[in-house]
Amino acid sequence: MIRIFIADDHMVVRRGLKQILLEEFPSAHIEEGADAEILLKKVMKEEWDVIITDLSMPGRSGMEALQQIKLHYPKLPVLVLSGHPEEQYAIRVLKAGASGYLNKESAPEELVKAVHRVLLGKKYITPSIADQLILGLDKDNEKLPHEYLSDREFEVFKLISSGKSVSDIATQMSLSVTTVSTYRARILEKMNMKTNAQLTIYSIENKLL
Amino acid sequence: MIRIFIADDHMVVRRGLKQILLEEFPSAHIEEGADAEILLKKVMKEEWDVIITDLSMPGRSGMEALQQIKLHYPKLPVLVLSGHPEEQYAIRVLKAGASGYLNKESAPEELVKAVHRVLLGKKYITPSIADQLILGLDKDNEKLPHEYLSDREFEVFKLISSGKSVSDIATQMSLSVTTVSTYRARILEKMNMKTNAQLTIYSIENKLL
DNA sequence: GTTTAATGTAGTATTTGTACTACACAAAGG
DNA sequence: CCTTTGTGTAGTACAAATACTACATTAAAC
Repeated sequence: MIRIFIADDHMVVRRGLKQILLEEFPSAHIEEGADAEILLKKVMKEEWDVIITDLSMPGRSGMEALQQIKLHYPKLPVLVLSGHPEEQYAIRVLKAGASGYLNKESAPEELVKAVHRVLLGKKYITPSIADQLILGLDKDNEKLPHEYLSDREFEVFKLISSGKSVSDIATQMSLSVTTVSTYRARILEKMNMKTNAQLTIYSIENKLL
Repeated sequence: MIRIFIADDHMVVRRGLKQILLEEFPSAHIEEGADAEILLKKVMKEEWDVIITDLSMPGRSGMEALQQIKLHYPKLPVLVLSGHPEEQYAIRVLKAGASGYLNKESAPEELVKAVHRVLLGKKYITPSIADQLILGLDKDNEKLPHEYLSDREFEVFKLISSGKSVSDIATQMSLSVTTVSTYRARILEKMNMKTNAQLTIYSIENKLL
């Protein structure tokens, strides 16, 4: 009998997952919890074959939970489910030891396939994530994106993130507006982003702001 | 036989909702769609007893869909489901004609109760939202800055916060760029801010993003 | 029940920002 | 050594955004 634990703060999501899984594994024993706390407690106390967890949950995040689990039970497979289509986190999650990274939009079959693979002790990687992995192979991705910026770029990055206008920055740094704009373009390119807002959000998330 | 239409971009959520509803209304006819487009098409073409829709969906937002529906079928009850725990949007959504505002975290029983009430042509208001409504009644009870924004302003506010460009917003809302820019100016004025980045930061802090 | 303030909308003129291109110089790689 | 590659810098031509102004329509206040 397969024992699956589901952690997600949204009731409906838990229901949906359970439903999808039960259709494929009618005899599975499935339990659920609403946050990372419960997840960790359950993992410590009982034995499971697969953990399926959301990334964004109240309190301790899914990422932290994942790290905890991997620390104590490196062989317990964890499938991470994310609400955001962005595969930004995917690589980090996988590096942290997750057996797969899935999106909530993805088809149920995808989930089922992932669980099957994971039960065999294998990893489940979607094609789009595989692409990213290959792209990032030779780069050492210990580094955060902003760590690749040059000195000048980083300065401009901080100022733009905090909402300064390009012309203000130009004045402040005694540069031409176009120069600052060029830096901005290089920053966005290097960080693989498109808007200033993304920079702001990034800065907040990484406690740079 | 009850006819329910579910609109949500996350497959798992649709599954969960369907499951919960079928347990209570085994004979219900339930269909689903992944975005506002499909929702609107379905509403136009067929008859439904209840619509359950998410707020944040790709493309046209749930809010817009709600307004469209209410314009053409004022009596068709729409239950709005939101991923954000904060009831920030609740009041706006209800004002726009929704019959209820639910959170994805809420218990299935809550959803079921809501559907029951809504089928009777009544509104479903959770206690916490009721509180907010009462608070809003007498004067400006410590309202948050963004609550002073008008509907249009609020829409633009969200889009700007998330990093959309003024011209993109104009296209999306079928308005002139200058109009959107005017809204932006009014938003900044009302919220006593100066830059888009501040709006982004505010949105993150207040869990609107 | 009229005056006033708020809301939804846009045009014109101007300011601000960007893409593209360019170049010098330093560092790195072969 | 030479030759890429990365960095710091800016001009020109074009695109995007804004300030200001304006007006019709509601909603609110008196």
